[in-house]
Amino acid sequence: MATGRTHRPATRSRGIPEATVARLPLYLRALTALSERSVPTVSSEELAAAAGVNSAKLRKDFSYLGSYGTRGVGYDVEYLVYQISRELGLTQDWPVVIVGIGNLGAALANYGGFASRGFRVAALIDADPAMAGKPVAGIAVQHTDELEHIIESNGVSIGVIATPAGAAQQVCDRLVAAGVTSILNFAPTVLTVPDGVDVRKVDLSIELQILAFHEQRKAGEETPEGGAPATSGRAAAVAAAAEAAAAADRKGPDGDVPAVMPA
Amino acid sequence: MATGRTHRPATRSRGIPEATVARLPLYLRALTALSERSVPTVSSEELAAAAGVNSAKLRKDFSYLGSYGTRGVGYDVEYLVYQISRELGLTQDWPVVIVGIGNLGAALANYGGFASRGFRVAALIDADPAMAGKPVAGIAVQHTDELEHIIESNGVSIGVIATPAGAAQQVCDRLVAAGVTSILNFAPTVLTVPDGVDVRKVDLSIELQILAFHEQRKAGEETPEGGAPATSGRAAAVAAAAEAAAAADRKGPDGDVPAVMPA
DNA sequence: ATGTCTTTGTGAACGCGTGCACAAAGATGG
DNA sequence: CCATCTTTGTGCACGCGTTCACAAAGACAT
Repeated sequence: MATGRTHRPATRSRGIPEATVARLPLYLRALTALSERSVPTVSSEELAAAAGVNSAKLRKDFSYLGSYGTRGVGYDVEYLVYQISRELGLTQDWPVVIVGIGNLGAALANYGGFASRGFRVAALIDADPAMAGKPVAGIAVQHTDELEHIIESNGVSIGVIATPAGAAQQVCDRLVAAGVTSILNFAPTVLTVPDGVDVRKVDLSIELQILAFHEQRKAGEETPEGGAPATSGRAAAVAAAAEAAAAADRKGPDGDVPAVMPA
Repeated sequence: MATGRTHRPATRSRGIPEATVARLPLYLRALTALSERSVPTVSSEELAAAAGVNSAKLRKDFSYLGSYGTRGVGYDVEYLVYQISRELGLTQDWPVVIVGIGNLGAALANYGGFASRGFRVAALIDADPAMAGKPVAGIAVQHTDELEHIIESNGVSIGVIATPAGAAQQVCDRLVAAGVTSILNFAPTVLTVPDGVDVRKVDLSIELQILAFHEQRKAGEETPEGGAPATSGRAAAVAAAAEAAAAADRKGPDGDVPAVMPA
């Protein structure tokens, strides 16, 4: 997962463990898909399968929210969608600013999943004066000078940083000073923030390196002496995969696009 | 962090805990920055600060790799860079394919951090026939029909999925069947893969929802009765932040750009 | 050579998260 | 109203990851 929380040791927020909070959006997505298919109830077993988790874990997760299920029947889909949405704070609108409108920033701005989940792009901010006024995803880019003004007048509490690494900390400091208390960081840097501010980072490079580690391990496992790796292991994987691929008919839950509008 | 591993319970890969593996890229980045500044050695304390972790944790992490430090002195930067690179499998080149060249796919293709870390974009693949042949980031986009051929002839073992959610599982199945054993998934779907295949997901929507949860909690904490939240809490945060911002002079480690070339 | 001072490497304790397995709850049918 | 069957909610145990705290190792000065 390209995610990684930063500071803030635990989160007994109200007894809800951090690990559970991280899974709630997953459940919500699966439930939304069921809701769209007008499915009235689901068992923990079914929902767990859809979300790709253990059913016992799911039940325990829900138990932190309260007893919303009916024994012998399962969970009411609509009710659960509401409860989770409320718990995650998605019943209100969250204005978000994106700083750094490069390729990634623009891609994020175009992300359709924002509005559908209660997030609204309040502003796009870039340091390049040439970008100012240019429309991206239907919103005019504003210059960094306006940052504080934008944050304060819109009551923005969530900021997305998509700048180069060199500018990230500075942007972060300005966001925080202006009142932002949650930051999603796409820049490959460790951000330092005061207590009370949450930072989550998304780092492509780190994700790839973790995959490379496991990939190397797999290759080395079945090729004892050093030779051309990633070949002997491959044949076996392909065989196992062919069968799995053939059995894969289930279609994607919803028509959602990834973190960005694909062509 | 916007990351999340999927199956594969533990990873005693060779005794190296999964949590440690996930931090190695972080250390590597900090070390690379030190190396560029020609710093010969670092103490665990200094390096830990740069990587944003606890120094005891860092030492324990390194202890899994072997005893590469010198008591009373610290760690040799160059040597450590080499050891971590080797452990992560970055001494070899990893060809990568990106499937789904929409806004995000294109942004990823433009990501400069690929090559610098041992990853090479072997091909860009999209289902839209109109995209075929069109150059993105200097590479001609190829049609999905070529997928199996590309994977096999280039020996690709890592695939990046940036398609809409509806197409993700199908693309995943084809990648796996063709020999890919590591997948980085940007589509908002749970992917089902056979054993032996690693999946990591990056999900903007989930990250934002997690932030929203904490944001809501912060707002509710200091505003007992329901009213206009996220306002009283803000003032305190701003005050605390101003001081922190003023004390922030350290410049970004390297000139790396985020998951994409910014304008 | 010896003593001091710094910094590593790790034993041990603790806490969180996971998964098993089962009792309790409630629906459903007779 | 009772029996049966399904599915939830959770007590418990286990394992991983984190952190503390300190002994051992080595550099460095005298």
